[in-house]
Amino acid sequence: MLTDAHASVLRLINQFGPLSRTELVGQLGISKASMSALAADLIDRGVLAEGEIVYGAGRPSVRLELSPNSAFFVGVSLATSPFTLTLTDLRGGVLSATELSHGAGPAAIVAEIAAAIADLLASHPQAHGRLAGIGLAVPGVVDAATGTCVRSTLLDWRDVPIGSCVAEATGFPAYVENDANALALGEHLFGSLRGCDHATMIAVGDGIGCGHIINGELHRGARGGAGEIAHATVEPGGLPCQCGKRGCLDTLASVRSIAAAARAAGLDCGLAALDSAANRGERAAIDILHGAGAALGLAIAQIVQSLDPARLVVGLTDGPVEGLFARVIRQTVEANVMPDDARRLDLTITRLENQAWAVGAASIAAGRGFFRV
Amino acid sequence: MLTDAHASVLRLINQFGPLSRTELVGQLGISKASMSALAADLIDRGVLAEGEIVYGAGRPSVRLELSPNSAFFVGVSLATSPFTLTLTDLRGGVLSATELSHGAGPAAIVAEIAAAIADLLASHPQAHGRLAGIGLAVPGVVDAATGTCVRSTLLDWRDVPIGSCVAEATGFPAYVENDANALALGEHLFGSLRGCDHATMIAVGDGIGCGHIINGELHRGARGGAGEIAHATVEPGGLPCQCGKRGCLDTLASVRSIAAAARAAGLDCGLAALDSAANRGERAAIDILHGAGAALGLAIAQIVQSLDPARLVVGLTDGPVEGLFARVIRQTVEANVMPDDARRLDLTITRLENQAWAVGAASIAAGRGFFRV
DNA sequence: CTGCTTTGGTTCAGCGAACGAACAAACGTC
DNA sequence: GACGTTTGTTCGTTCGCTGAACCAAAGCAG
Repeated sequence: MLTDAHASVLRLINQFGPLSRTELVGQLGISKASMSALAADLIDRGVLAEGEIVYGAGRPSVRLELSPNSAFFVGVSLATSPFTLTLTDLRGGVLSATELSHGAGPAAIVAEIAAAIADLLASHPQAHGRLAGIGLAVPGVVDAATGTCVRSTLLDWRDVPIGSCVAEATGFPAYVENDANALALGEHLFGSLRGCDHATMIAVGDGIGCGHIINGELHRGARGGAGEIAHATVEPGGLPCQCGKRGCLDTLASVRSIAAAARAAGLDCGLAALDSAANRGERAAIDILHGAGAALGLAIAQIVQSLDPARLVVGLTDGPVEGLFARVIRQTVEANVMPDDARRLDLTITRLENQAWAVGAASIAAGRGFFRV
Repeated sequence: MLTDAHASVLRLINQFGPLSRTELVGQLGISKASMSALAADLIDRGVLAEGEIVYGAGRPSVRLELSPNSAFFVGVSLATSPFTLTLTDLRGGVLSATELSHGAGPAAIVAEIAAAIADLLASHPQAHGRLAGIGLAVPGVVDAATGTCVRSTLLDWRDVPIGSCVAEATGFPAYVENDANALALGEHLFGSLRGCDHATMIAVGDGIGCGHIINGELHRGARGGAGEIAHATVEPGGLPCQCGKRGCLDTLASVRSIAAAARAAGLDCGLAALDSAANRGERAAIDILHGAGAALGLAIAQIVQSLDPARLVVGLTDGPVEGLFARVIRQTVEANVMPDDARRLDLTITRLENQAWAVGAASIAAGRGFFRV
């Protein structure tokens, strides 16, 4: 197995790209002797390979790079509709993405995952014997240590040991994580949060999900309930939410709620159409998008004040990333964060592809098996 | 120096009280051989001592306990008025607490600290040669790694390397931390958050401070700005705050703001008096306390939703811990946290003694030098 | 072309922290 | 008093890491 020292080498190379042994020695603070042995070992296992040779004064240095084909990971998203399944390599590259039927119970899902993986292995011979694990992104509260879904309203699950079921059915190690957490880890390892040790990822889709990277690690909270900002109250006494409370962020800023408000106002309910209407000056559209953006911006500002992340990414599954909604989010964050910090927060609003969830799920497996995140 | 293994032994004994070697082996997952050597070493250094002998079946076990007199720490609070300075032992026990003059510039403060420590050592011979470090709790943004205060509006400081100044003037290692963080770490090591790896401490005094313990460690954020909930917006468009924004938590729930609101309503401005007035049914008093409690409760609910702490302690420097203010805080938290989580959050509202800040500061030194927190 | 300098990377003996296994210690029990 | 049980120590070994010496591969000066 890989030691912690091995993992830190892989983390650094994944973060900064190919590095020479000497550069790694400088970053890790270990001796040249140890580094030499570590590199030899990792090359021996096929995880690293010698790449570009850099000429300077003295002996040229050899960059070490990740061998993408040394390990593969399957990611399953139960957070999207339909469920999706991807095969990725050690560098986060996507080799294949398929859809599963939005199946009935856990047993049917497990069977379908097993069948899909068998298909994948048949069509991707390079992955044979090198599938290192399966990651599962589940919408709801998850006990990552035991791989069980404690509670999911969307799936109508309660204490489902989905991890061990998948591991048993497939013969590969399976890891379970909350959907937003999987997304955050995926971005941390391979995406827009790469290398950022204090970051927050917020996904705005039908619902709103949030995952925090703290000190380079996923923050799950005391009972796996961290990041549940969808049901943070942003408007006391506001609209009733399905969770039983009132004025939750979810009732104001989720794509579902925005669409519902648009329908109630007699407007086309797509986010893009709504943004166009707002651009044409339609009052109702402006009000809806403004309300949603202000609510989300306020929630983000509170996160920034409380956690002080270096970077925060908002992923939108729908609508323009430069529209009124996004503009109001930015403005509200800037207006509600202490000036000194606001200038330093790196806030990105980007499009969130459907595939990102499954890639995030796969990165959970990569993180546990290789990068120790 | 102490290794990480040494520190984990000390952490466990500090958390659970005296433990036998065999119990420690079970908790730490190390071998009996290693544990035996570790214990011998720590006893040799005088940090641990053999205590109670427990008889059962087989050979009796010997509980190992912390020797309180093996190390002492000085804590300086620049967050209280006047500044305070305490001497504590390895178990967090307070041997002495003195007041410093609320001095002028950094240089004067450093000189006064050095003088106070010289006095302390003279009057406490048992601490001679065993003073392990000095902790400084500073109101404002702090770079804990370098021991500098980046910015403090209260002290009117900017980039003051107070840590190295104190270290140089006294000859002892000095550690600097934000005041609320120091308080949180103090409670984590020796107080009401002892042994709780996911916890939040909120101090309500003239201002409002907040420190998070995440994964057993202090969470400082990307730039030391974590926990700044005082200036989180809880009432968009509310009263103007000295920070330049509007509707900050500070403008509603700090003791200063409550007193100001009471004065404006023509009431006695002490929190205890206000609570009595509310009990007598005085409308204005009820409104003020209700508004303050609701604002703080809402902010707490948002923290709980985002971070999922196992325990959360609110420390009040003033007023009754069972009064209307506290009641409304509890109610608001319960009403604004998702039901499943609310039942599991351990929320305590307690009195915060002035001395706690300096004890927290001392615990920073204990944490760095001994417990590795 | 030949050595010298500079930097990158490897080899090797040694140290220290961890381990398993065997052993010694100190009780209750029959 | 022999025996089982549990606690704690001792001993030899392994393993990861280290510094120091060494080898390798370039540029560069003469």
